Amino acid sequence: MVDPDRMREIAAWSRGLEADAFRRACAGVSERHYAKGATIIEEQLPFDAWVGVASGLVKLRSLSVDGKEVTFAGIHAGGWFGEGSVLKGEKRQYEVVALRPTTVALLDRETFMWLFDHSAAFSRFLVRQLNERVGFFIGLVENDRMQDPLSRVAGALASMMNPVLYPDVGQHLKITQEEVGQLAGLSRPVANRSLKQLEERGILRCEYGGVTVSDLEALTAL
DNA sequence: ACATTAAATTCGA
DNA sequence: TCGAATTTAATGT
Repeated sequence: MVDPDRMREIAAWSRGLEADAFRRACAGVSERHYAKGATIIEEQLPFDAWVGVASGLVKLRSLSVDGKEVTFAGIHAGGWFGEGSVLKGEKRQYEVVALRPTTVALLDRETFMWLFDHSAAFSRFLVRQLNERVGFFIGLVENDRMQDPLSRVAGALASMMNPVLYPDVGQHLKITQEEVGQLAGLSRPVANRSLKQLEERGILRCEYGGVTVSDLEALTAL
């Protein structure tokens, strides 16, 4: 249970809900806090909730075919994920780890399904998000072939700037170069070099504790 | 790995 | 509560 103002703050999708649906959504959400490095969800465990990042940053990682751990997504404040597992009622195919102190919001499966069945606004939002997800995974497969750090960094940043997945996202992203490295699977020095290259191309600006992206199109294209 | 700089925190008034 | 001093965090090389 979370109060309405807090709900609107942490879940952009709740703002357009019908009054009754919004009330139920608030009742079905709870928040939890995790320390840096904590595992929020273990792989293969059934975890019956849709997860939103209220503040902080998490990474999703799974085991690739050859047994290596691969981070395939970073989710920051405003992002909601795991709808696939909830819809299908299946086990998590990935592990979720906090990269910094993080507060997550959990929408229980029962409420999720009720909203899906009874709220047109919620369903529309979900379809939109799932469709965006498809695009994301297609991009992943293509990008994963490319091993160059520049593409990896660009991909990690672009996915976090996606305006559909992050309705409230602006041009600025609060993320350290260390965290960029962790998301892109690179050492911090390499992440630093890649970020500077992107800055030289005029795609973004590096700042203390974050980046400001001025050309999201170009970033996505990489 | 190290030097530099920015930010957050502490502390004395 | 203000600002200087100190400590911690992030960056650049």
